[in-house]
Amino acid sequence: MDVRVRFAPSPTGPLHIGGIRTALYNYLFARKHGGRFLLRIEDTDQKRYVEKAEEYITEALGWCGLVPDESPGQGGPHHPYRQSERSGIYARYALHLIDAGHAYYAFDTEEELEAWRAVGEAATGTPPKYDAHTRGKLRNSLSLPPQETADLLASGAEKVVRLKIPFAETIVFDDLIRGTVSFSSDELDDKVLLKADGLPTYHLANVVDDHLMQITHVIRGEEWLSSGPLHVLLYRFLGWERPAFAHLPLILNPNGQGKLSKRTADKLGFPVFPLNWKDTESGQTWMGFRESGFEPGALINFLALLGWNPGTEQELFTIDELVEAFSLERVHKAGARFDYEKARWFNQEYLKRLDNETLAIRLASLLDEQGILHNPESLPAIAGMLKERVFFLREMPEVGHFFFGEPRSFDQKMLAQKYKPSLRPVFERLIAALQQLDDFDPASLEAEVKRFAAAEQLGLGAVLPVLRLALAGTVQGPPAFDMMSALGKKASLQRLGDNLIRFDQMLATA
RNA sequence: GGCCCGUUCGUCUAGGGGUUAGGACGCAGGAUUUUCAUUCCUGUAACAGGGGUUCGAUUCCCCUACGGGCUACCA
Repeated sequence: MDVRVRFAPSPTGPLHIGGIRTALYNYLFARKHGGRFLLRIEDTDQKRYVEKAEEYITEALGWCGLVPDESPGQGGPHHPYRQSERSGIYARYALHLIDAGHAYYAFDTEEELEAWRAVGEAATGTPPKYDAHTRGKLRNSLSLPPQETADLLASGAEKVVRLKIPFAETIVFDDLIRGTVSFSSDELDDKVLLKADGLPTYHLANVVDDHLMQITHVIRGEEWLSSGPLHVLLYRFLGWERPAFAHLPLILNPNGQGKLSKRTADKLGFPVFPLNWKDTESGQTWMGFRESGFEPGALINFLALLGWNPGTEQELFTIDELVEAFSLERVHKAGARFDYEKARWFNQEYLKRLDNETLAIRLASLLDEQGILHNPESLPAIAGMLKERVFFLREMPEVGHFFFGEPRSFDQKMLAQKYKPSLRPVFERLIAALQQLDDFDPASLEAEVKRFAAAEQLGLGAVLPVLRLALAGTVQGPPAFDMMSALGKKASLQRLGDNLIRFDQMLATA
């Protein structure tokens, strides 16, 4: 049997990081077993439908490299892949269930049910369920005289189709991650299958489509575990073979309380969405991992390890390595808290592994975007110096600002400590000496500065800090010789000369 | 509240009847580096509690506590 899995989000808003991980595990599982990974849009709730959400889902999956084999966009053998475009097929199965005695029409309006629940809650403390105990007292094709039901149907009265949950039955099923789980049918209620608007609820649509699309493994979040028995019943009543179930642990807030939420994340200053999302109603923009500067590979790597591990000590994986190592058996049962520090660490590791030329190209476009002038030739070297000093590529223009212009400020304390105007002639002689240098590469620079320092009977510790201060405004940062080499002979000597003059002025006014 | 699922360092996790309970992030210290960063080394810190079963439980069972999920004509 060929493995077929699906990622089935609802277009009710931006995809959440937990959704990305669910998609990732589905993707890995499919690839691992040479199967197919499909995207199905579950847009059966027109009230919660959000215009741009599907587009967002597709773009986010694409950015993460989790491109489906079948989807609304590219089609496939089971098209359409949007449930709103499949609305015609669900009613048939609901009718089939009614004929078989597993479902029935219910005519109670939402208002009636609300009132009924309120009364029940007032009496017993908990709202009653629409189930074997109560359906006889409610308005449905099971409780009403057949003629009345027929009349109601003929008159076109509002109705829903509900599943007739069997009485006192234990429903047991195997979960690939959790093992055997069991529920009593008494805890279930007669779920609505077909809504008054004629569209199916999640449960019906999901089961029907998974069957029709020949899904072999349903890999989804733990929030669906409680729906497991309902789905088991549905498959049974429809006479279909059931796909295997695997319920993934949830991603929790860093502070422990609840499912990772955009509110908490926002408060703590990190994203939960793969891409930026602008809420058209509130006008608020939620930050995305992409815009925060994450490499998709780093995000994926981090997410893969949140709830799963390979059983080895390897932590850095390419997507192919993840495919190779992945197995549902090694997925954790307990929820995992989101750790932003570790996500950042993954990103830095990815940056460090990127070659300087690639980095330079991306840094160039970043600089262009910000209107910062740069010398393309020295960019690879600069990127190389900067990549181990930042968590995100986007931090490079800031962290290495002195490569792209004059230092913004000077460390006055270090300046007072390392420089005094009487030293000025010494550094003028150094500039003159460097002026004679033909090769302005780091090694030549180092040799020349060392030779100079020795000749002047100065320690390197007296020369280098001043050089750094004049070059970058700070004593920290990449090796001084590398900085000068990247800046080029003309620019660095010019800057050295100018800033020495400036130092004298600063110390005079201080 | 009811039902379901879970619980190893602060966090992500390995392990599994007898281990110095391993790794990673973070944090701290050290080495290297003219500095910062990187790299390397070292340290820090955990089996939720109580009962069983057992010669022996962190590991198996039960209970409790705690955490999470579900409890809609939402997914």
